[in-house]
Amino acid sequence: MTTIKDVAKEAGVSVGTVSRALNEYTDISEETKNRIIQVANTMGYSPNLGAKNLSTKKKNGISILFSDNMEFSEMDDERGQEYFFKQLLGACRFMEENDMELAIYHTTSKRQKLKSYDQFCKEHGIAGTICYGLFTTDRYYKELPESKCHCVTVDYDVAGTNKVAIITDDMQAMYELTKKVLEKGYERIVFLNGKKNTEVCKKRLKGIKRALKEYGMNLNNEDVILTDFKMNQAEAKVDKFLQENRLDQKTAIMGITDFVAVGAYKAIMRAGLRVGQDIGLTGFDGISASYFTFPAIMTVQQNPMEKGYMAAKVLTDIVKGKTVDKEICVPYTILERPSI
Amino acid sequence: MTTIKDVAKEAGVSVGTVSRALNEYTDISEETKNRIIQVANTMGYSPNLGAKNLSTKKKNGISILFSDNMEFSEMDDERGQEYFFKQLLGACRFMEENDMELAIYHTTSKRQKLKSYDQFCKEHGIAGTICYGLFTTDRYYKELPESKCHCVTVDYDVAGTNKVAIITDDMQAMYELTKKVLEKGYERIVFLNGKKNTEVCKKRLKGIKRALKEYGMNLNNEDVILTDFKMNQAEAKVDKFLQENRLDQKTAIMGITDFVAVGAYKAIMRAGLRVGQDIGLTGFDGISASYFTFPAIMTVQQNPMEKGYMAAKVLTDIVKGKTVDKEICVPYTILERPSI
DNA sequence: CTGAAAGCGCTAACAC
DNA sequence: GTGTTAGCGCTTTCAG
Repeated sequence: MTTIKDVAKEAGVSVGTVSRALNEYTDISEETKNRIIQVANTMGYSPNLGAKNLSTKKKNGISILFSDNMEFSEMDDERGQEYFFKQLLGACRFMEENDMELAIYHTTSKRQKLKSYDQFCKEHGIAGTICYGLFTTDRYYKELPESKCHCVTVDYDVAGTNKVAIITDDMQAMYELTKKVLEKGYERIVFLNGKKNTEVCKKRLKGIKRALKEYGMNLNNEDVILTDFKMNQAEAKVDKFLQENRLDQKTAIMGITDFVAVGAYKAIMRAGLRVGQDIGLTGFDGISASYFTFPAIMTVQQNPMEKGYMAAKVLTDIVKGKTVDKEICVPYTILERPSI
Repeated sequence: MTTIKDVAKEAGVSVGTVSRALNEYTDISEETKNRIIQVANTMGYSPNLGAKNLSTKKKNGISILFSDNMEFSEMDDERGQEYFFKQLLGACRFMEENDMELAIYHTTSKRQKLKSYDQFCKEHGIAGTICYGLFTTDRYYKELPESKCHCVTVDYDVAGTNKVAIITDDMQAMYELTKKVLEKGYERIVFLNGKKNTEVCKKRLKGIKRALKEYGMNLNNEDVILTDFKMNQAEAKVDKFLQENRLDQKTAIMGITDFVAVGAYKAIMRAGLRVGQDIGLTGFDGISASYFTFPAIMTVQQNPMEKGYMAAKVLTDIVKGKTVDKEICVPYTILERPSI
């Protein structure tokens, strides 16, 4: 309840002076400044952020806006909530290290209908957002390119000025992963794809094909199986695959995501086969699911924590007026594990 | 950028009238009210929350404050980030359904040293928080009982007025789970405990013992194994257990958490045994890890989503001045799965 | 029922 | 260097 007025009275100065002392102004004597800071601290003063924003009219705050329609069951999600949460933590860490505040808000497609992206930002005094989980059909997704409010997205592109995307080089990552698989002598690759025309699927498929080509190999059409990113679909399709195919050649199943790979894991186990011995298996994402199986599944660690960190960093840069690249690739790591 | 003044001008009324029209006042004619709302909508007006707070002096906002020191590696965590995130989503859902805003903030032990809990709430105009992940050594944890700012915690108790805890009846849940295990004819129970003196461990242990007693059985001292809640420790201890023990009796390993159970799963697999056939296995929490193994692990679904939902509901009730129970149990579900 | 005006806590000119 | 004051956008008396 202590206001700037109270501090002023206690310190025997005017409110203006207190404001100057507390906001890194230079036109104030070191002495009074220190004294005021001292007084403010002992009184437990902290500024009312709302009033501050009102007065400055400058929006400084950055925040995370995440969309989630909560209609999904867990396994319908592409990689689960852990991946997202790590991004959150990464962003939090950056803000923490730089002594800034970060507010996180949730939105849904439904709620977006009530209020525009710009309205939302204005209401909350937000200078920029990290957007996560927006659907391409979402109002905010469509408004983003035109908005004056800065925005950094993770894992997908958005057009418009001051809009930056943090991504992984999917093609390259999948290429490297596939090469490591082929080095182990695998003769046949089965790719559990997501959806046919999704951007990320195309890129990862391209990576696989490139690696195979280098080894003078090909990906059979019937060895590209769609799963819609769903664990249970992957499981069912691999069940079927294992019933219909004899593993004459040394075979590896490569999942478009870790979840899909776990689905395959279950099917392989049910068939009484040994992962890593009778058949190889890889995933993509590096979420913990890939570690919970026995043996653990070889995968690409996407580093969502680092993605969140970078997103926060880039966003603060933009807000400060720096120019940054339109697309920023975060490094990945290939986790070599006994499933191959 | 539209302000209340703009709307007033456009509608040909005073700002006061606009304010009344937009805030469910009764002393205003239906007609002008509707007209103003109409104008506000077409102008895309939305109020500046900061100014609103300043003016009313009433704190209405509720928010989630989550602490995480980010020093942990994933597997050191008790149940992973998914559990927490689901709580978040539950709270978001409640707020959404009731058309209220929810801001989420992150804190750390370090950051808490800079600013008291009350200061934080005041700064952000927060009437109440849902606190999650606070360490018992944290400043905020210690300040909570004395604070005037309402607070609901999840999964642990806090003293003080207007402090409510949302919990699971651990004893009862573990009792029921154990009974279901014993019904299947298991003759020996091995309990992978967490830490000796943790409250939750005591409760769950009690539940097991009660069930065993009903069946005229006992828990051998050497069959209570500490894991510190860590998957890798559980794995190592079960490795050792399986080397040293012959499974003459039909044995089930019960984990204090799903993570611990997954550790056991890996050890069992490594030993070449079949989960659910050669040895039984259960977990606790109901996180997806319990579903990723083959076969899936029987467990207690704690319903973190519902916990978050309840937390938000209870908190808004408290803020509105309603009296609520000091402790609220959220129902759990036993997931019967082939690991038993 | 509606308008006018004070004031919430703070910053940023503008004086001195 | 420091005090004074207008004003940020909004709500809420108080008149009328």
